[in-house]
Amino acid sequence: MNFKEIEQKWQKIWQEKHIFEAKNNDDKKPYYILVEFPYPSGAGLHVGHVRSYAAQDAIARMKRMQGFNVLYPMGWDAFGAPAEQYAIKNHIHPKEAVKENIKTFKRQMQTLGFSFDWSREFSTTDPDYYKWTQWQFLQFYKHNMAYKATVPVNWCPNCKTVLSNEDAAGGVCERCGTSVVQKEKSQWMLRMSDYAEDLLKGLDDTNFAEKVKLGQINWIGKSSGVEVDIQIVGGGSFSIFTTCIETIYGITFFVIAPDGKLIKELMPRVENKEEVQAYIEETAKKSAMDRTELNKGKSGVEVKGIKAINPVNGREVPIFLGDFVLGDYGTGAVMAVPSHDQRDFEYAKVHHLEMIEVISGGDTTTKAFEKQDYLKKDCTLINSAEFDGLTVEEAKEAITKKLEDQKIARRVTNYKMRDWIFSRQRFWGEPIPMIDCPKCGWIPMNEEDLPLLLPDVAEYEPTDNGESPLAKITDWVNCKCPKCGADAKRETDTMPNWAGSSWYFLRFMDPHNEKEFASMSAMKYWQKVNWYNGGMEHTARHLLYARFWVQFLYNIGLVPNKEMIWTRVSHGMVLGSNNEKMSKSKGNVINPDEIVNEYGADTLRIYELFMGDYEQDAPWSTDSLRGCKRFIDKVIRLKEKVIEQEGYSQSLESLIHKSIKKVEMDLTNMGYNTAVSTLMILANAYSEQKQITKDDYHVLLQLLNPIAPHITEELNEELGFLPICESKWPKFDEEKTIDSELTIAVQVNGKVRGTITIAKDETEEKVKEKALAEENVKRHTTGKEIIKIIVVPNKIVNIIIK
RNA sequence: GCCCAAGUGGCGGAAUAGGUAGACGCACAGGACUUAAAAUCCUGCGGGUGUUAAAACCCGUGCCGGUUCAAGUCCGGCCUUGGGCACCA
Repeated sequence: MNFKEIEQKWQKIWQEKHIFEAKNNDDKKPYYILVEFPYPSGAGLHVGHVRSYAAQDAIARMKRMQGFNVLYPMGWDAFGAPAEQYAIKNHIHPKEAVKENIKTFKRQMQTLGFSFDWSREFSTTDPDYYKWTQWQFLQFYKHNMAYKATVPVNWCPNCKTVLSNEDAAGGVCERCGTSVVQKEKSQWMLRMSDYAEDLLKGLDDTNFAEKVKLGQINWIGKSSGVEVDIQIVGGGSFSIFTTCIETIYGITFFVIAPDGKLIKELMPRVENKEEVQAYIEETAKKSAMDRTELNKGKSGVEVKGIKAINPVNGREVPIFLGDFVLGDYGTGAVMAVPSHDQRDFEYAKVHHLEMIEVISGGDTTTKAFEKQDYLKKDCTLINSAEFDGLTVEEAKEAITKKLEDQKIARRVTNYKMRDWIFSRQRFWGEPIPMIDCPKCGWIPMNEEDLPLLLPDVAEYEPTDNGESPLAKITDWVNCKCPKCGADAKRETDTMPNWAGSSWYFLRFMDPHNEKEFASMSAMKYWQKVNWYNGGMEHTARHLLYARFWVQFLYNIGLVPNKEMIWTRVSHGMVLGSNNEKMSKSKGNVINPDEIVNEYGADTLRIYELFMGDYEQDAPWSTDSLRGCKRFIDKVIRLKEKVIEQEGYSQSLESLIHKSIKKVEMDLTNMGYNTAVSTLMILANAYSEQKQITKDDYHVLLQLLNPIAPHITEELNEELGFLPICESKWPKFDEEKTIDSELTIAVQVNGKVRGTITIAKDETEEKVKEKALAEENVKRHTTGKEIIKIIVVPNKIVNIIIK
């Protein structure tokens, strides 16, 4: 059998018959299966892609046979830096490189026989698509969800370019190694932090895997605490935010952010202005990375001449500047209780500051606080005036209440999640459709003028001042104000890569719509993505952005559900055979083309699902892959045993029904590896038979089809059956999956001493009788006193002796 | 530092609700077929004691303890390895 011919033959048949094209508003029940659409890099398809596509394909094919109208689409997330870099180097338009890469990816996917609905294919870089991304940005703007703000960006003075946090890891430019500096830039922002609570609550309306939900929750970073007003000696005040109000009597100093507003306000009263100013400037130079990784030494200076008053006991304490306090979180100022907070403790040690213990019991002494577990224990307060003796939980409430009554504190919830910085100083992204008019200010483009196309030029060198390469294309930049008609300039920043992928799953529901990004009726038909699969690396940010985008669209009445994704799961990586991440430099990359060429698409698909737990990483093994090839060969050989007879062989019937049940369940629960092993067991049972019936063989082919679609269709056709892709999924009879006779273990004092064969649901008396009669059990029980016999029906017997 | 996940044979991994640990596959070894090789088929394959061969027995799911008639699975305390977040008050 020539697998190449077979694979091509069936791929062609599927295409010609439009088998996998989903129809909107079909009477069948809709089922939407989604895999993250890939970034079509120059490296081509990775075997890791194959694993998840094969997994989702198996579900898609089974669901179709089960009578669902399955939507399993594919497209391209093709904006991004690599294509731009490539274009700069080779002086071609990035869209040319992208076109080539998409061609390769698509060809590779097609040779693997995935049942994608290619009639719905699009790329985020298609003007027909990004027109709607731009349109949606305008809706954000019109609903006051988009605004301009000055934000520091990572800037490489050597490459003269803005870097992403990833490219600036460790505080140096990834490409040239130069130290990255912070540069202020005016950027478009989306008010995502307004949605923090909704994004948290919305998780209840999803069926995301628990670890995925946790990723979302951590990223949002909700923390509840108290904001307290602090008076400054000699007038003035500021606020601090704390989650440990019960330690307030232990304040020995305050720390404020060097990049915050407060220090600027205090500056006139500061005695050591020069020292303070120097520290502020020093901090400004440090990138985010420096502040966290390279500078854990708790730097800072005292703000001399200003003291603050602890509101609960009137103590006057000093104020310090410290860059561990962030200007844009909480109030940009904290109370410092070095005896019960690790950072405060470290800071106090460095700057030789006083410590007052206010919690006792458990491990709360100054040395032991580092475990920070006093909250869990039965600790009580000391040195806290009338609150002494209360537990931590009681004190939290009592102190908050008191300060609230005095109107100097409020209960506050803070989130780590910030607004979304939506500008990128890049060429290869969706242009932001905003116009800067000298008279009117920022004016949105008219919706009917969209899409705002990227210009067709071939030079994209970055500018010297961190502007997007678009800024140099004056023909493109210069325009008229849509409001007053005056000469104006376009926004030259583009949208981040995350934009196009935040709503693509909606477009798949109605990909050719010219009037709307997707019609309400199409979205109401499909409802939600039933099953979304992607990498763990995207479960935090991409998913959060996409959910935010959808919730916004829902709030303005453009999508039918607040959450448009029901189940989200993530797959493990395919590692190199040396158990390391595949990379060119390590020389452990497996090219799917070569595997398909040598072993066939079906073999690769079976292997990638069989290789291990789908959610765990698994190393590549060509030996194991060959084992899967042998399995296919075995299935092919079984055809010689087929006789002209209908129905299942009696000796196989029970196993067949069990196998249908098991495969169906495994494919529904991501148990792909055990689904394959179930089919191997079934095939092994067949090969022990002298002959098998046509139906025996047919059902094996049907069950294997979602995983290995080509060879099973071919063998099935030779048998004269309807194509499997147009057939019904086999049904199992629950009755027939139940054995009438069982072998169960007999234990003596918890140790297995033998097995007995019993009838299903045999009476306890009879089971006991059989158990005690078993030879080896007798050896262990004769002459001993039997205390009791535990019989777990149809499972096990345990005889307890003395 | 915090959060999450995972530790089971030579290897990848099974074990649905606490009930015969090691399914299935790989690798390896022995045998059959063959002039030979490949392919295929058969047998063995956690460690040990034991036996002509069996039988039988002991130990064994990262470590220490606990709950239970019974623990890979539940509880407490550790150790190690991955992954995510990271001075978020």
